[in-house]
Amino acid sequence: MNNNHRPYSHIVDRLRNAGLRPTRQRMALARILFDGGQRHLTAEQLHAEALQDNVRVSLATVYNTLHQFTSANLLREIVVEPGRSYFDTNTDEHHHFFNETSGRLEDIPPGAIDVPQVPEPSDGSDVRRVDVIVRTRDPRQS
Amino acid sequence: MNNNHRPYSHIVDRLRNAGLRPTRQRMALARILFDGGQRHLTAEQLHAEALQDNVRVSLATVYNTLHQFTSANLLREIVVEPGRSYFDTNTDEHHHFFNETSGRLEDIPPGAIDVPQVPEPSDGSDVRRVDVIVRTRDPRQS
DNA sequence: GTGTTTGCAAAGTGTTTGCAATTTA
DNA sequence: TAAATTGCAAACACTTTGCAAACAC
Repeated sequence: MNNNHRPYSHIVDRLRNAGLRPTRQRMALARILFDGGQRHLTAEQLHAEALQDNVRVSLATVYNTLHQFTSANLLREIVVEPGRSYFDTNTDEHHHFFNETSGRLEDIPPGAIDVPQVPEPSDGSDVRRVDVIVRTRDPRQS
Repeated sequence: MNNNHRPYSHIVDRLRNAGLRPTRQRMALARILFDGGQRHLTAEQLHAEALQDNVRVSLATVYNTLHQFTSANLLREIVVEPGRSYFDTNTDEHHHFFNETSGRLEDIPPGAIDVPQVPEPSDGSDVRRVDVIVRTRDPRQS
């Protein structure tokens, strides 16, 4: 499916509102991230998709862009494995399944989980957010 | 405090039960991990403590040992930040505060949190465990 | 003695950085 | 044209690996 025919003014606006110039690279990455529904991507995956779409972007720019988007609250960073970050296009409060066999991260539908009531930290720090990760594995084949 | 005067037969037993030879390095690391109450350590931190105790161990051996202990269910690996693993000496089901300012990981006292009821994964995989991480930050100084 | 474990150094992975060249407004 | 952004390559932090030497039983 080729999406390169729309004006994408909504994406331009979104970037502008975040104080980011709508450059070719940022536009392309934003399209991939935000114009296809819910996504959970690593930097490498996003880079690969951009190249497939014939958008020339460097990996370094992908990383920079992901962090800029995260700071601007367009993305949320999720850590489930050492040495790899996922970026989630859903910035609302919600939780995740992480399938350790496939490495796939999925949203838990809102309302499908009892969001825990958490106690106050004893060290005086402020709660920023609560992450619930349900770790799963494919059944053994044996 | 110097603990090097006890026989540590309980630690020897623990290693033997896990099918691990009680070598000098493993004994020293096990003492640090298990003889001082609840701990949340990174490989680097454990390595540094061992060196402070005048135990010569290489970082590679610390990593190997942490993974062997984790496989043997003597430790549990916790991922809260990209590029860094914590190992928790408490292998019971429990949850964590993670202070993003200090990088300190703390147990949430059992009973202090409403453990969430989670839905079934839609992909047929089996739930292995549920991690709840309460991310906190020190209040701003401004 | 034999098999296990260790330590070193090298390699690996994902991520970040410095800086000149390019692009945007 | 002034400031922001990009791409490259080098640097980074953490972790894993290969293999000879040292150790446990």
